[in-house]
Amino acid sequence: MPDLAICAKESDSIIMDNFPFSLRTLNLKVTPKRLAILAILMEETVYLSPEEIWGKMKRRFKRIGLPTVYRNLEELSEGNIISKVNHPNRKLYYYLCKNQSHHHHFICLSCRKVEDINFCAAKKINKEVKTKLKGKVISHILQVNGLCKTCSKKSDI
Amino acid sequence: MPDLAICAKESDSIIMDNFPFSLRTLNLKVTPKRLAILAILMEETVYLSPEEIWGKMKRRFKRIGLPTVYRNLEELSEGNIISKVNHPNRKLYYYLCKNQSHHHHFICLSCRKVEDINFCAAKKINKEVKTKLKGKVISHILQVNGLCKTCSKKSDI
DNA sequence: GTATAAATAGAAATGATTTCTATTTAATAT
DNA sequence: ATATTAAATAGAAATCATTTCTATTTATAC
Repeated sequence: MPDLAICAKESDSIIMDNFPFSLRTLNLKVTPKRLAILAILMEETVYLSPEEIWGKMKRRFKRIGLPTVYRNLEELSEGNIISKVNHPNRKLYYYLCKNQSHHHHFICLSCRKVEDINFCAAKKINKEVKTKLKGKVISHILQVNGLCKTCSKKSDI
Repeated sequence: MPDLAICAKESDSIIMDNFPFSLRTLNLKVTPKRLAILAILMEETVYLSPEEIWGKMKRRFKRIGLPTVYRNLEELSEGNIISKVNHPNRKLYYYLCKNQSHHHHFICLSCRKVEDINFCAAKKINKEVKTKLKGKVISHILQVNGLCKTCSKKSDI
């Protein structure tokens, strides 16, 4: 995995080799910090808080503000490049999903690992809402909270 | 629907006629304010914010603190007497569900009405997590956000 | 290069939610 | 009934994640 931050000045195509989505189509400029945030998330298998991402950013950038991290995470999330995790503790976490098809997440409340659930009730939900409630679905949240294989074996949780 | 607040000094059975659950089994005392919060939610078909509930409480009680409302809502929610609504705006809302069987909610982002979705993916989810991920499900959130029949007809949304 | 619109830093503000302590009250035992 | 005690509450204050603000910097298009 190349250091994407140092690619910032190069052509978009290099970036696109690694990210199957385009910042340009979202009208987002390709900045070193934006790429670094993506790179950090690409390398992770767990969801991270904005503050944790900021901590990692500070290792690379002398000057990096927490609002920058928040702003970028929100923009990337709105562009469906990364996903928000609705943690029961009410804090926001973010995760870059490598699986492009629509699916849902199983999040481990202990180690924070995110695993894909290849199951989606969207069709049934849309049908139910359309036929019975005559309403219009804008979004649906399906998130499964629990303990992953490893964590469920530990007794101290 | 009787004024439950004035029943506070009476026997629990009167209260239980109206609420198909017991505060006692949750080790919660039957206080006038707790009952009033329940009564407010019982009368509503939309989800309310803690502050809105506080506003209604102030009509009846000269002295009522917002932390009391928050504390009660959290306790009642933990006891599964009321449900939390995960609004996209990240604020907490509460709703007293009259339907006792497990189901999910369709929430209208415009008028806040809550409607039941008689569909639950729990079985499939549990099977998926158990067999494929070898993990343990603690909870699942399925919430459908959208516009209800009435609101989806309005053009100004 | 130059223009310009977007992105950023850093400080400050926001605001929902929680904590704290003294006081009051409901539940229980007498 | 009354005393006891553990829970609930008021009100003020604190917390803290998140957002806003303004001046400065930077990516991008020309």
